[in-house]
Amino acid sequence: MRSEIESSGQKSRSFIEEARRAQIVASAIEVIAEVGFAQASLARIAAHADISKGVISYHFAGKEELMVEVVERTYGAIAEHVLTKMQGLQSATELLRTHVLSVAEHMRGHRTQLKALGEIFTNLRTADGKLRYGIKASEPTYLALEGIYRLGQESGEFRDFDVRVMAVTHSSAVDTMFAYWMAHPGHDLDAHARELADLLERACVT
Amino acid sequence: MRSEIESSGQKSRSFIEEARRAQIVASAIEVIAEVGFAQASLARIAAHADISKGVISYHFAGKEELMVEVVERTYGAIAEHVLTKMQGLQSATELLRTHVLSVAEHMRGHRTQLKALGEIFTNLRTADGKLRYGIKASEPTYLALEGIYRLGQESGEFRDFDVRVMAVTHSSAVDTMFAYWMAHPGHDLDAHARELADLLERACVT
Amino acid sequence: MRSEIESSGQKSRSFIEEARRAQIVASAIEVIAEVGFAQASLARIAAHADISKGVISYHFAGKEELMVEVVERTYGAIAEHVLTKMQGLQSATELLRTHVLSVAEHMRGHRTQLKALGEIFTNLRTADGKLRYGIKASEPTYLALEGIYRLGQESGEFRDFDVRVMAVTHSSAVDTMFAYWMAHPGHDLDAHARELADLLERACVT
Amino acid sequence: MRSEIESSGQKSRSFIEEARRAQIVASAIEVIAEVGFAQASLARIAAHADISKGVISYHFAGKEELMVEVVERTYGAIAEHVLTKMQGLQSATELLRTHVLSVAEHMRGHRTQLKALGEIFTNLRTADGKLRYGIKASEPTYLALEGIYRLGQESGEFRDFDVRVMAVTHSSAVDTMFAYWMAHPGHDLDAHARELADLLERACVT
DNA sequence: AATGAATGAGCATTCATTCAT
DNA sequence: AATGAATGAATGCTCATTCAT
Repeated sequence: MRSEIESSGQKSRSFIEEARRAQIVASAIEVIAEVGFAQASLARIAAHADISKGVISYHFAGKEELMVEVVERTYGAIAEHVLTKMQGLQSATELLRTHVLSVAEHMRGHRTQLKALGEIFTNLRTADGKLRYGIKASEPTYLALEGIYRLGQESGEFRDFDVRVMAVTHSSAVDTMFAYWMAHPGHDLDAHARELADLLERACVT
Repeated sequence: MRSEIESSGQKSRSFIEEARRAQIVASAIEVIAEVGFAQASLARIAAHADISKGVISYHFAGKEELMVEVVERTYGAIAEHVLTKMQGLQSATELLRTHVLSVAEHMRGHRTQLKALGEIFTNLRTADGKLRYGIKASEPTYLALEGIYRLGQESGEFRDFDVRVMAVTHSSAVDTMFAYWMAHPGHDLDAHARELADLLERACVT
Repeated sequence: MRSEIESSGQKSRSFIEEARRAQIVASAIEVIAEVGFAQASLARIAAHADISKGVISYHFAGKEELMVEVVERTYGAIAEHVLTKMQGLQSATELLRTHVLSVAEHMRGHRTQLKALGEIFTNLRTADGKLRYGIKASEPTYLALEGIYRLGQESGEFRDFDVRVMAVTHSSAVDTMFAYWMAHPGHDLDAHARELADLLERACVT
Repeated sequence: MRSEIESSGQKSRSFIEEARRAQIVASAIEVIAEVGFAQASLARIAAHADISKGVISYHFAGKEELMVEVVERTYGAIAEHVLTKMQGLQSATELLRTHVLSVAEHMRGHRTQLKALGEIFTNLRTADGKLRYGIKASEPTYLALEGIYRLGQESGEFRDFDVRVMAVTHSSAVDTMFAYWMAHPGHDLDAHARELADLLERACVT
């Protein structure tokens, strides 16, 4: 999804620098996932990583930069996984099912990361007090899903419906599947994903 | 939904006391909705209500008690509205559509309250660091929705599916409808609700 | 010089509030005078006053507000003293001598305050990094002194010279008299003031 | 003024070492002049010189040593210029005028250096919290100026007055001429210097 | 000779809570 | 019933200095 080269003006980082950043990001993810965004202070993140507070300040310009990096790494990973799975598929039905199932598949191995991602999405604010990633940050996802649904309508697979509502619902259903699974660890995530895929498919077909 | 009598061990409150609590709750709702949970300090809530910070501490045992009261009042109101609308309906299809439409109806007149409610749901934590209202707080809603879907299955209106997944998806779709409308004020909430009701109905019928 | 009423939008303060502010200002003056502006942290000022750090934050919006209050109180006091002494005088020579002598007189009883005032003048910066009170803050003083020198030129007491250079030199000579006396406590301040008055007068008369 | 040999216990430095020190000193001067002493962190000075922070620590025992070197180089330059100009002059009047005029002349080409010098003079403190260069650091200047004024008194050019007050006033007037010019870049520095020389001369002559 | 990395003390500020009045 | 005052812990951040490489 996102290559180092595309990214704006990044200085090349030394191996050690990169390792430290990765370590700090990992610690941040764990702490945020465990105690929530609001309690995830730099002090706590540093203590969890067994490093001094100053190290974080040394490697990141500020808390915001660290959080943004968490988002980029985490979100990049899921997007990469899902897009790979969807590559080459033709029918809208297949695409929609694959999206749901592959996201679930990714979730199984990345609970902590996705928990942290959600925390940051709903809490990180810019200096002017507005959410850094509000629901508007989901726009790319909505557009992608709309593409799938519109494709199905054009091919005749799907009935006529509001693709925006469908996309928003689809997206939230997937997110909530994750949240529900997090809260109920014994829950069968794959079964849930299959049920959800059925549900969405049935809602669309003529 | 919630009567004074049910509530645990509440001493009866004087009229003045009740008025003050209501005033403070109202101020809290407005502040939380405007600046978000994390920035909604007691100082800010007090200033918004044009009272001294101490008043809040006097009337509420702590910030948590205030937040809980916000939730109870706000959540009680929506539940009351929706249950009234659903009363007397028989078919699962009618119940499911009415749920979606009446929630949307209520949303239109209670943006601020529901915004605050959402903020508290996703942010308020108990002393031990866990979310006070996690997704588990939705259990009563899930059970109620499951009841509707199971009813539809038993009556033959609906096909066979996992009612829990359906309920979770339904619930999250409604919540996200609200969030999307908050972020896009020009969005047609009622149309969205009708589309969503169609979508859910189609997903269920045989 | 500065009455409470002139000042912009000051809420009336309670007696206790005023007393605390005065105590904190006094502590700030002592600490700044002793350790210099840069080392005069709020923590140090609070400790010196034997109060908690939070008290300062409670009574002052920030460090800057405290520093500004120190300046206003200290500068107001000296201006009041000097203006009182000069009131009613007619001749430029008398005015100029009285200015020098009365400032010195005030200095003798207000060493610490004036030391602190100087520290703040040369160190306090606004958020954008510029000196809050640079040499440009001396403009009112320069204008007042220019008035005296111009008066002398118009009355024929004084020769023709650049009144701005004269005012700047006069002002700095008075300031440095203070600094020199601070560094050499045994120095005879009054004798210095008389010599300086002579010096300035001689420089002006025809 | 100051030769390498006089300086206490300096090991001879390699050419590279000397070049690096000079580069760092130059960077320090520019940063201090631009942002003020308090904001002139080693990090900032290093970044301005496009070198790593560690380089400064490598070449200087600490921040203080760097600052002292800035002072010595800067102060040495002005002293050298002024002394050269005064060399050979006989009359006290000539000496006094030449001092004022040649300092002004030097100022015109060394704004940044002198700004930095002033910042360090008024801010640099030793470990025990006292100003490293207080007004007492001006003692050599005072002594030199006293020499001129005493010469004038002995030769009969000048009236009888307190040479110390005269020297202190002279010195501060020159310093403030610089500060005023820095704050008002359009100000005519040479005219100011001539006026000041006139002023001082008139204050002295019988 | 040079550096990137790390440290830990110190900074101003915010905040929920306590308490005497 | 209400408040202004005070507290002290916590937060993100800066900085001079140290050190292994």
